[in-house]
Amino acid sequence: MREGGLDIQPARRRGLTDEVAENVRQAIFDGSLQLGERLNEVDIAERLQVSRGPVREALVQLKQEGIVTMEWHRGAFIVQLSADDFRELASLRTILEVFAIRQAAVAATQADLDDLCAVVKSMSSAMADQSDFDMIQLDVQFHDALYRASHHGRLWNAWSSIRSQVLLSLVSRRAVNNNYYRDLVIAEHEELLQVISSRDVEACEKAIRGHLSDTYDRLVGTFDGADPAQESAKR
Amino acid sequence: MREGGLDIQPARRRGLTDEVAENVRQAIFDGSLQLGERLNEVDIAERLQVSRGPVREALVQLKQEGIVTMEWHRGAFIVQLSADDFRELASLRTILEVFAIRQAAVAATQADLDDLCAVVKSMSSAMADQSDFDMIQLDVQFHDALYRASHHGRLWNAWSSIRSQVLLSLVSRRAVNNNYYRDLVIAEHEELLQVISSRDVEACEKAIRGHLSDTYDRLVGTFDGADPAQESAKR
DNA sequence: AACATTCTGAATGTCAACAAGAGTCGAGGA
DNA sequence: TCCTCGACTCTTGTTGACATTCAGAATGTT
Repeated sequence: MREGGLDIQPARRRGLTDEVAENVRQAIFDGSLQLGERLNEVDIAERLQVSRGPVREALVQLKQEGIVTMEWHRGAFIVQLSADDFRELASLRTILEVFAIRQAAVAATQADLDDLCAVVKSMSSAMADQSDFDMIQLDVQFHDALYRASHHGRLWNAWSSIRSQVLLSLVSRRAVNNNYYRDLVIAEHEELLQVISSRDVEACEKAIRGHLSDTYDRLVGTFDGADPAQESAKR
Repeated sequence: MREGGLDIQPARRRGLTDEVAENVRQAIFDGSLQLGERLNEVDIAERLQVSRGPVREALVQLKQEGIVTMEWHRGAFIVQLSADDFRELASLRTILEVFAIRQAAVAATQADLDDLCAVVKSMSSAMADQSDFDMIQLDVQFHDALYRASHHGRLWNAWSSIRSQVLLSLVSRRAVNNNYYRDLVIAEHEELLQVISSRDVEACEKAIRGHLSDTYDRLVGTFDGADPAQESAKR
C-alpha cells in the first residue's frame, strides 16, 4: 500500500451537485447567462438531465461563492456587482492577499514556487492566442497558487468565498479592459514570483499592494460613473 | 404604505433548512453532540420531524461555517479543532478584525456605537449570574457588532465563515478557561468601545491587536500538552 | 378610469421512495 | 493464525411527486 512520490489528489468523487455547480458557474462566466437573470431550477435540471435536488444544492454553493443571490420562494438570481461591491472586493482582497504573500514568503516550498512559475509561463505562451478569457483565468490561477503557497486552509476558504466574484468582475469588464495591459500584467506577476522567491516579506507586501492597486485602478476606470448593467449593454 | 421609523427587517421567512441548522448548531455548542461525532441524516430528520432534504441543506450550511466536515458517501462529522486550526483561526481573525476596526473607526454611526455599548453593558450585568456560556456569547456578539459597524458586507461574510468555529473553540475550552479573566475581558471590551468612539484609527488597531493576542494567549494556555512541540514553538 | 380583490399559473419548498457506494462481518483457504 | 474475498447492511446520493407561496392577469367596484 505504498504512496508513490506523486501527491495528486485521489480523484475526488464528486456528486452531481459539484457537476451542476461547475456547469452553471461556467455558463455565468462565459456569458451564456445574463447578469441579473433568474435561474430556474427545473430549467437547469432538465437541461443537465438531473433532478432538482442537486440543482438546489449547487445553487446554494454558488450563493456561498457570492455570484448568485437567493430569496425565499423567489429563487436564485445572478448577481450584478455594483461599484460598491467592487470596492468591497478590492479592499477585502487586498488585506487577504497581503497576509497570504507574507505567509507564502516564509512558508512556500519549492513545489509552490514551481507552481507559480508554471502559471507565469502559461501566461507568456498565452500571449499568442489572444484569448482574454484564458488570460483572466491564468491571472486568477496565479493568485490561487499564491494562496495555496501560504499553507493556510482558512485563508484559502476566505479567498474561495470571493474568488468567483473577482473572476466575474474581471470577466464582465473584459470588453472595456482591453489587452493594452497584457504584457504589463505578465511583468507584474513575474515580479511577484521573484519577490516571493527572495523571501523578503516587506518587499512582498509592497509588490502585492502595488499589483492589486494597479489592477483595481485599471478596472474602476471602466466604471466611469455608470452602472455595470448599462456598461455591458452599450458594448 | 408608509415606512415607519422602525428599521426592523421584514420578518425574514425562514425555511426548515435554517431551522434545522440552528438546532444542530446549538446542539454542538451546548455539548449535546460530541466533537468528532458522526451526524446521521435520518436520525436528525426523525428527531426534528422533518424530511432529509432540509437536513442535508442545513449540514451544507454548517460545513460552510466550518464546524462540520463532509465526505462523499460518508456523511458529516463535527470538527475537532487542532492546535493548527487554532492558530489559523487566530491569525485570520486578527487581520480581519484589524481591518474591521479601522473601517469602523471611520464609518461607524451613532447607532453602531450604541449597539456596541449595549453589549458591553450586558456583559457587566451578566457578571452576576456566573454563566460562562452567556459570557462567551456576549463576547462574540460584541465582535459581531464591530464587524457590523464596519459596514462591509463581504468582510461580514468572511467573519461569518469563521464565527462558529471561534465560538466553538471558546466554548470547548471554557472548562479550563475559567472565570479568572471575566472582569479583565469586560475591561478590554470597554476599552475597545472607547477607542472606536475616539475615531483614532491607529489606536484602534493597537487595541484590537492587544485584545486578540490576549484572548489567544489565554486560550492556547488551555491546550496544556495536547501539542507540546507546537506549543513551545510560539512565543 | 383607477383601484382593490380574486384567481390562476408557475416556481420554489418539502417529502418519501429508489439507487448506489462504503463499511462490516464471517467463511474459506494459505 | 492471518489474510482475502464476498455477501450483507447501513448510510448517503438521487429522483419524482405533492404542498406552499409568489407574481401577474383578470374581474369587480367606486
